[in-house]
Amino acid sequence: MRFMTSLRFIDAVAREKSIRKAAEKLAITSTALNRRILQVEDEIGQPLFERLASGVRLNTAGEIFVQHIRAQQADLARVQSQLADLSGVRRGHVRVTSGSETLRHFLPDVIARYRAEHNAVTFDISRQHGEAAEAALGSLEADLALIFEPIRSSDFQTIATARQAVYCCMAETHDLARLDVIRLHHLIDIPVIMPTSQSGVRQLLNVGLMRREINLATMLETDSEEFTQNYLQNEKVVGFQIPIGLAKYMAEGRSVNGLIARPLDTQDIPQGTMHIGHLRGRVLPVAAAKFMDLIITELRERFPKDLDQ
Amino acid sequence: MRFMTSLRFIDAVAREKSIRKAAEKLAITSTALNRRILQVEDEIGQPLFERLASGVRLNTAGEIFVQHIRAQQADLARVQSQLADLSGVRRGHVRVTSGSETLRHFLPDVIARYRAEHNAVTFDISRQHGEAAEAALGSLEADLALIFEPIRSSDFQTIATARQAVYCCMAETHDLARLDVIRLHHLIDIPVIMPTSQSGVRQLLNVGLMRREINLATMLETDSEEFTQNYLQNEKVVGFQIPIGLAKYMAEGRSVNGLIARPLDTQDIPQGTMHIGHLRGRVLPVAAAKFMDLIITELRERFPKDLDQ
DNA sequence: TACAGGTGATGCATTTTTTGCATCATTTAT
DNA sequence: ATAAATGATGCAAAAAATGCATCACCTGTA
Repeated sequence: MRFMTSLRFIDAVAREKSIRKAAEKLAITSTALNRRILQVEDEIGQPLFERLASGVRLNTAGEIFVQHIRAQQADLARVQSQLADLSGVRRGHVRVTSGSETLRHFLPDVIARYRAEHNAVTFDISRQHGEAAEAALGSLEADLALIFEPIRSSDFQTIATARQAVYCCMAETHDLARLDVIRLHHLIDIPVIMPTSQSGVRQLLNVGLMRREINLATMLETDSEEFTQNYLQNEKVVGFQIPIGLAKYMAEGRSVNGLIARPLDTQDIPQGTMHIGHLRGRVLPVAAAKFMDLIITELRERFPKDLDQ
Repeated sequence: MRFMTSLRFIDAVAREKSIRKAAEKLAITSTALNRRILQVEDEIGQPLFERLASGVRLNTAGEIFVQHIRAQQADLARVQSQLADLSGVRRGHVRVTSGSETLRHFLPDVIARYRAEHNAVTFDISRQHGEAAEAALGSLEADLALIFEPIRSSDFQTIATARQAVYCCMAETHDLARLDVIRLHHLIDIPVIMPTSQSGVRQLLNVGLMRREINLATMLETDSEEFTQNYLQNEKVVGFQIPIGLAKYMAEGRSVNGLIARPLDTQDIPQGTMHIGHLRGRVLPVAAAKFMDLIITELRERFPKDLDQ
């Protein structure tokens, strides 16, 4: 896209905070890049960057303008996706940001299902917790976000929500596996793996633990779902997860790979909410919009009672 | 804006439906223009225009792309306006489309008031009836619209509305000037000047005339407010107008330039609604947004009881 | 305090891109 | 049939973008 070159370059400089560094990444000389920027600044009628000894930094005008550039790029992507759709094949690129919960089972399943029909669509999955995920939508680095629990920004437009209870996850040979529903006091003195404090699950747990004034025997704290799930197979400890993070049918009580999941009583730990949405006011590219539809379809199949649209 | 050149050119060709004609307007040769278009089509990966013997026409892809171009241009204008605002002076260009009602007194007043504070802002006023005005917003040819009566498109985002009764307008020496409120039957056999059928006032009148099965003695039909107002001073005929179309204080019964206005009884002719708004989803340039604020302020001053926001 | 290593800006020659002219192949209206 | 449109294309000229060498400047370090 020839007509995007100057804008793309400015975006690159803004990210690198240095003309020379950006020039290197863009495979041109710093002079050429420098002059493109001077030219645009001239056309705009005011500088976009502050010149520092250590490089450059966006000034207020630059912030506004770069935001415009990114909006412009996002809209162009949408248009291209729409045009590709016209000519039969659906092409496109979908950028999803999500907490760790969905990365192990849910998103892989949905993407596989999507690509089975549209294999010309590519994906970009970034793992970020709530606040960072919302920021990624805001700076147009992501199209969709799946966020468990609090939504901070009013710029987030929720398209669907799914209520999710917190489950305990453990080896099927664990003593607690005999219970259908687990109360918090059952966990006293039982070693547990806790999610890190940025995670929505941890925040829900904290609420209940505070209220009941219970301290768990945290043997380990991690933000890695993978580590947790693997570890549970080796030692009789308890991990926490929400249904969307469990293998299919595990939330119904089935054992998968020697692991089993039991819900925590909602009297102890409130249910949380998984939000699926995008930046308010954006019109998503066809591919992203259709992918979101499929996410919702999948959610409806898995959690028919807990989905709101 | 060098980086907009190709896009601007495509927009021009789309409007002119001819490369050669557009080239002439753009003051370049048709070859240069032709090649720019071929180049963009090449980059996009598909043609945007159908080539006809009589010129060119947008195909479906072109329609989508040109819509993107216009959105892009509008957003750039917004950004420029915002940047100008940063540097102290408010610059910008505001494009208003409106029915004829507001053109004689209201808009001139508001614009004068606005330019008294921001004389670097320029205006573009186009006179169009409802449907065409909404289309102008849709194609991003206008930023704001003032539309009296029906709103057809759901893409129109109403920011404020003002209820407006229909008034009879006449020389102060006219017999009917003695009445405070005029009933439809008073108008029987009295020569009147009717607005044309596209106008909202006419549509309101039609409703009442149908219901009461009254035919007026239409001596002339015109869409020119100017003609009507001037003619009323020459002959004892009655014209119709809404308060926003009257000179200041005329709606309160004062005589201005030998003319006087009397409301039609709302039992006979329903009140209409003046809608002020813009295209749904658009973020207006600073200048346009502030101008709309001023319109609403002015409306609040003139019609404190009939304004809704 | 001097200096090395970094930054963005600028003059000039070179390369690349864009433009304009002349012309072609088609289609439409007369 | 013919005249007058249309968009496409080869080729040379004009314009713009690029790269090199270098300048002026700032910052952290010896």
